[in-house]
Amino acid sequence: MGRQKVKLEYITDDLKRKASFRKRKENVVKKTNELNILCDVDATAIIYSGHSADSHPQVWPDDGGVHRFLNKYHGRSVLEKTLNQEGLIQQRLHKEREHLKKRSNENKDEEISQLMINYMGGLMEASGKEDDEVYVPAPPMSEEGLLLNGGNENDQINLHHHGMGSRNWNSPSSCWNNLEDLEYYIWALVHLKCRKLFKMPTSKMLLLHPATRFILKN
Amino acid sequence: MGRQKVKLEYITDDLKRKASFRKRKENVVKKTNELNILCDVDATAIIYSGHSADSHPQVWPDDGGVHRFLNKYHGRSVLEKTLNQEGLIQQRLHKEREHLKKRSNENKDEEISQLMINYMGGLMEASGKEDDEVYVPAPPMSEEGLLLNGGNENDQINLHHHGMGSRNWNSPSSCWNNLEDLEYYIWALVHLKCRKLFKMPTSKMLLLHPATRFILKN
DNA sequence: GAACCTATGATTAGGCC
DNA sequence: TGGCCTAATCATAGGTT
Repeated sequence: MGRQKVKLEYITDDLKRKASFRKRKENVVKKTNELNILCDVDATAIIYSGHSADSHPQVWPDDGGVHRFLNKYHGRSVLEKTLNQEGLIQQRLHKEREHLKKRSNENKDEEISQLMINYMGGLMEASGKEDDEVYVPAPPMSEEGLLLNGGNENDQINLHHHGMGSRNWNSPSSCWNNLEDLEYYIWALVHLKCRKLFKMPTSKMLLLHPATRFILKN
Repeated sequence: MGRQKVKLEYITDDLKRKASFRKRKENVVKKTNELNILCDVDATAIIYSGHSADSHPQVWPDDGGVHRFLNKYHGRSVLEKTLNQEGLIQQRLHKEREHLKKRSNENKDEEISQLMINYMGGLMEASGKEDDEVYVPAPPMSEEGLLLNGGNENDQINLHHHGMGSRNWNSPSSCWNNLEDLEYYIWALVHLKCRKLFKMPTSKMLLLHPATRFILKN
């Protein structure tokens, strides 16, 4: 699609790949948006990029982990096989499981379902929105929010929000303006939590939703 | 993009819209897949369609609900405004909140976080996979899974899975083969749960992930 | 990197079956 | 509905700035 036809395979040239990514990403979003409008469906594109393999790959269980992780996206379950062979994950998982169960039993852990309740409460307490633009504020740094990505200083959430105006980011109320963005946020938390339990590196994350302009970047 | 240029607005003609949808959906998926391969990122297209407005619109708080719901996707927060005006949602939300809190207190409600633990356990107990194909089994019909969409007989989950071979669908173990699909499934549950709390109609749902071939259809 | 340019390949609207 | 066709529009690889 251009001066030359390109084969459908990984672009090894760093500059070319990044350039291509920028152009194509923009268009996937555009097309997704067109689907939304033309056909009145809810279509969303979620694109992860920048798995931090360039600078300092955060890997587990070893420095080859990032590579195996990437392989997984191409349809091979190298990672799982390796992990099963090593038998390491069972140990880790058991440990995590016990930890979580303990917290559950101590009744300190309603976690996601409680988050949902809180945020949906916030959603409905929101007021005074413009008519034709729905911005989604960053989630407040609740105790749970910090907890989910707190253990590792390389795992901090950075929230980028556009055109937010002056809102109170630390209040759980007046936060969510529609159902979908709440869902996406919860999904993001689940994502981070899963990664943490698996000791996976957390990649840069773009949540692209044409209706909301909500970018959660990690 | 064709014989005529079309304006970026809802296609009212039913046949034209559906034809356009078919073609464009296919291409969004294709483009998403190209991004995955060419640029080595994890890109996913999630497309909802068929909000059952044609046959019997399940709406809340009234028959105009579907329309307001759709408006929301076009950038207007008509739904929220209406709901705030009517003050109905606060009542419903309060009720739901109390209900959920009660269940939490009764310690019957670890819900999603417990689901995560169970399923991640299942993930790691999976064994004997082929090398270059990762299929994602349907989730077992756990109590929680049924609970999340049980209240309404029009809200049943139908799971379509391809090339699964003979696996035990009713066992929570040997179920999830990779982190992402687990996330998507949980996200789907969250989605359904949110919708139920909001009394939203549940639309047909396609989870499109080129690396996994996992289709959760509702 | 980003913003622009252009030749060329890819998509798609409107047909038809 | 779903496939095939073709003219018209759009996307983008490879440049340049």
